[in-house]
Amino acid sequence: MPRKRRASSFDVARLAGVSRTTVSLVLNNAPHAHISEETRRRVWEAARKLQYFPHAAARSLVEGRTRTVALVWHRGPDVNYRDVFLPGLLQGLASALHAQGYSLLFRPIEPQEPDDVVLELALGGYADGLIISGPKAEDPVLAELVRREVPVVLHGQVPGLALPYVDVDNVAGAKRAVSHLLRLGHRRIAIITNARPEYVSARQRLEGYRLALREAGITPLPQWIQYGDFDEASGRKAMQALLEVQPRPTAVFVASDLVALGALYALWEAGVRVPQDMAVVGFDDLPLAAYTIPPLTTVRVPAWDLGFAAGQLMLHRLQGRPAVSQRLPIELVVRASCGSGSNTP
Amino acid sequence: MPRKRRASSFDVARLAGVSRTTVSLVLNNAPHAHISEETRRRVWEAARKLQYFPHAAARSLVEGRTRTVALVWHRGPDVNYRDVFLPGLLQGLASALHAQGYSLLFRPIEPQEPDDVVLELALGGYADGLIISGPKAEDPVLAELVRREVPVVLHGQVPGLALPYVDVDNVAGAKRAVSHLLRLGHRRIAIITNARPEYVSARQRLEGYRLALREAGITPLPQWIQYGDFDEASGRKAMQALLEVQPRPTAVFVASDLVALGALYALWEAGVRVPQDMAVVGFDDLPLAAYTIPPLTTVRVPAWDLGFAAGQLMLHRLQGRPAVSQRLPIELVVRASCGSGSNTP
DNA sequence: TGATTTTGGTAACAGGTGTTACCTATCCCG
DNA sequence: CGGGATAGGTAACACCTGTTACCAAAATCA
Repeated sequence: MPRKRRASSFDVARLAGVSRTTVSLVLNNAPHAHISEETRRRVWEAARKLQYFPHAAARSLVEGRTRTVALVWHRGPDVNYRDVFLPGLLQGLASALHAQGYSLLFRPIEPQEPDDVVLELALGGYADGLIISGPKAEDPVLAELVRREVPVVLHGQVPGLALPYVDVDNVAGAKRAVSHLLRLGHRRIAIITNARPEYVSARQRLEGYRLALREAGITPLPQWIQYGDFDEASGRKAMQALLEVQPRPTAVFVASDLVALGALYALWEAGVRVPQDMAVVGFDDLPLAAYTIPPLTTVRVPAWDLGFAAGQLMLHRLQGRPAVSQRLPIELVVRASCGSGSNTP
Repeated sequence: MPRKRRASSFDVARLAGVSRTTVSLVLNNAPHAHISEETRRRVWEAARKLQYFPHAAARSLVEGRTRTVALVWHRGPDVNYRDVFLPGLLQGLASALHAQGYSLLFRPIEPQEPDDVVLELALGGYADGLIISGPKAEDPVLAELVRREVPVVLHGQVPGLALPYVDVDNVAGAKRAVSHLLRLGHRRIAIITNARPEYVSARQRLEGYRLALREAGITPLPQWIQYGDFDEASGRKAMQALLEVQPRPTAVFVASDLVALGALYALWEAGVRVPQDMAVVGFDDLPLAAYTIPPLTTVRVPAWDLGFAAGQLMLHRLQGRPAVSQRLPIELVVRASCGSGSNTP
């Protein structure tokens, strides 16, 4: 006959023949408790037999914390783009949290949802801290969270906000990609950004592009700079525009793999060979990048590591240790689309 | 000066000049409570002013439920494959849950983690119910969960288990894809499965393939049947094998878009034109399918809808309503790789 | 021996909420 | 005017845990 009710610490105490206090002391390894080995053994045995797990709500009520961290996932115009990173980010985050016994609450926020819902996560005792992905500078909720001293870690930077964040080093990544093209001998190098210039990451990647060219003594023509908008369609359109530029650039740095996919498609449509007639480098290293035609040279964004770093940052913050923002290093993955590197995945 | 402590219902009561009980009755819209309009107004006003949210732990302690559902995400050999669906699934699930005031806990399980961790989610009061993705038939945890009467909904079927599940109609989807190729005049149609035959979904999609051919009076040659293994590399290899078959098939149904990506790559390497020399149809409709070269005709798997359905199933189960398994319908998305349909995304 | 420490353990409280049983006016109706 | 119903509201309990303060007995020390 199945036991339907869960076991409480009282049940464990009774089975072990001790008080409930003793059960708690033993199971939590209380440091200053004097309990005989024999008693400890009996308590553990009873807990195991009853499959006892402390009730999360009761524990969090008495401890004043939930041992839970929420990932606040803003849905915006860049939905499909950011969704690609969600699995890696989530699992890295969960990995960091679980290592310390914390749980992970996932909270997507639709654009029309009221501000309260984010506040409720913290003030309603659903989570001890909030990891906020896709934050916006003008968001009044962020200010309110700061005012209420809610522990917050941002995924993605917000200029002018003193909140700790994790992000990839966009400038260095873009510079690395463009430097690679320069080293291969290209001089007319265009860029298609990942997003419109309102976005911090787009500006940073553009800056990396400029930096690399400046070091090589090259001043980019205005027509070389095209703006993507997260998706493949925007990349296709931007590339079509670039193909009209005279003299035609010999290489393009596309600051997003999804946008690059559209760009590759436009080149295929136009019968322009990659990399012979046009070299292409992407950004993100999505799994699909290894199997585009031709395989895409790209800058790796370590989604899992970002999640893990965000989790660690939050744990530090919750434990009163110093929490310093992290800008993770990048790495160039060389494949065939740039003209160096192997032609097979 | 920032208020650091959160407001409790007691604070609201004091500000509104009523008792704590009245606050609770008003805020929860208790059906049989006689409270004057004026008092209600004062309570709501006070709650708003104090930004009061009921403490989740206290509430769940007294109500005996958490209003939380956990998604148990098993990491297995098909990691990359299933990860692609995670964002859609999660957001559909969250959408269904939030509509009823439920929260979503995300719990990835690494292969080496002990069985307890899943049990703890339910018995430790972390969640009222478990949505289990990537379940295995022989998993002893599933049996234990059933024994303890823990509400469970499976994402993906497990033969021989009487648990409610949500899944896509694999047989019908595969049949639809192959029928489309038949209608275009193909007779020598091969298949590359999404996974090895141990996997239920692989067997079901293969069955759909056979069904469609049988209806057309065609008996597939054994060499037409190749097994993929979730990733692009397996698709490339399988396609290379198919290219050796004489007479060469004129069309392939690849039961996974990722595997199809590898297959397209192999065709490109071999200089075989798609769709002129070989028609290709995929399965999943990943976002990238619209931008492969050429764009991939494929069977759409509605990840968001699956998540939403799983959420609703769970809510029904938790509310004592009948919870019946769902096999969601599929839809063929016609693009260029099959030879009918437009050549542009 | 008497005083002090150590060992092994427990009683009792706090934490915030939902709900039940109960209470007191006021109103309605015969 | 009496009695019952109703409106408006409250005191008190239960939910389960971690922790503090405390106690009794045994061991140690002066």
